[in-house]
Amino acid sequence: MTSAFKQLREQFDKHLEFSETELEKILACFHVKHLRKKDFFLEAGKTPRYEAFITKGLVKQYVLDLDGKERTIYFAVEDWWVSDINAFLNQQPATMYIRALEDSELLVISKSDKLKLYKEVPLMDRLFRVMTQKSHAALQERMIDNLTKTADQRYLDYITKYPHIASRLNNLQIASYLGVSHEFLSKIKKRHM
Amino acid sequence: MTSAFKQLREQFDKHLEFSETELEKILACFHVKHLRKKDFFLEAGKTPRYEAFITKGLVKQYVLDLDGKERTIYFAVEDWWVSDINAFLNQQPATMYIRALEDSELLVISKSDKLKLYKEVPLMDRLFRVMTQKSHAALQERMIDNLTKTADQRYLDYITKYPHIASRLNNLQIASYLGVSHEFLSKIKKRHM
DNA sequence: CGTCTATTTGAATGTACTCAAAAGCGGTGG
DNA sequence: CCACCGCTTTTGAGTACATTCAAATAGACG
Repeated sequence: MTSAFKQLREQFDKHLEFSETELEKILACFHVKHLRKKDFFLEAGKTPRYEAFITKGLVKQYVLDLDGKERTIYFAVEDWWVSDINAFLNQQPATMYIRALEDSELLVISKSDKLKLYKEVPLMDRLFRVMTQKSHAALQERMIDNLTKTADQRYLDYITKYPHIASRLNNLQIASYLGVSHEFLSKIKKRHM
Repeated sequence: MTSAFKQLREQFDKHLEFSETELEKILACFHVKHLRKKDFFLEAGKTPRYEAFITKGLVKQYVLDLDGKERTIYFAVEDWWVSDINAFLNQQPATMYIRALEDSELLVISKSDKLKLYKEVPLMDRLFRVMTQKSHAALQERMIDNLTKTADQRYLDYITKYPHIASRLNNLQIASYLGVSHEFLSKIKKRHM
């Protein structure tokens, strides 16, 4: 088994105890996809064929605002999942972009294979219930931060909470995540040196 | 069966096909709770004992920012679920408030009863996986709106998308949802008359 | 009717933005 | 090796949007 699949397997083991046959059946539905820096995993308007687990690299999930500027929803690194959940679920055109900021390696699964797993492996429902609950909780926290904190605090919190991600990003990327202009971010950083 | 339980049952039927015995087992874990206008269902700092399905009324889920001002996460009406998902899941002190804006009726379930159901009714995992996926998608949409739209548009979108909720709210409430001062909301409304 | 709450309006303020320009930094090719 | 190019970061000036504060008006409820 390649290192990528081992990583995914460990992710599953972290949540639930699957039998060997179940795990094999699950892993068989994933396949490796490589992205070069700047490659798109998903573009707005296209219907997403896959949902992905990241085994290497860094990708950014973002939308475009009315002025055409990128607003980052989040950065995902090793062991994170990415997808336009709505578009993938309903097999509709995506509203967002997913793009590699570094050369990356993903394990992807199609909608039909996922449905097959839900049918054939009962514990899948529980696995994805638990994982979805966690990402829902994380998203809610992000939204609350946006609602209650100043840009300065969001900046400090982000580099404290995700130093391993922040260090791989430049100001342009971080600014688009925090929802401020990169010029303003530069001034924020100066205030906290 | 009271109307409240019938409503919850219909909610379940909308998602999945449960057997009669399963439904009975599930419904038996819920009980009715009434809230008067201004009553709290949950307060920050307290560990939530229940998660709730709303059968009547209108509740607001919100947090306090650093200045002590209320920032609304969302308003929930009939057929919506409310809880501080993180706090309920991990049985930790809540970070948010849930409060009735109208006299309301809820069906509540405790964490232990929910765990019991996950153990005894296999389809529960699927039910809550599907429901959590949907609310996750809705939350993501809300966040994208906040990131990409101006206050004017968010206002117009909200009253268009949720006219049945907006009409039950005053400006103070809507402003706290949109993330603007109520004075400014008043000026927004004037612009669009 | 009177009181309390909600809404509107205006003036002054502040926060973050845009635009423009300069400085820094890294990589590439001559 | 260094000169140049593209990209990032910093800085400043002027501006726009939204806020705060204060006061007047309107509405709702007992």
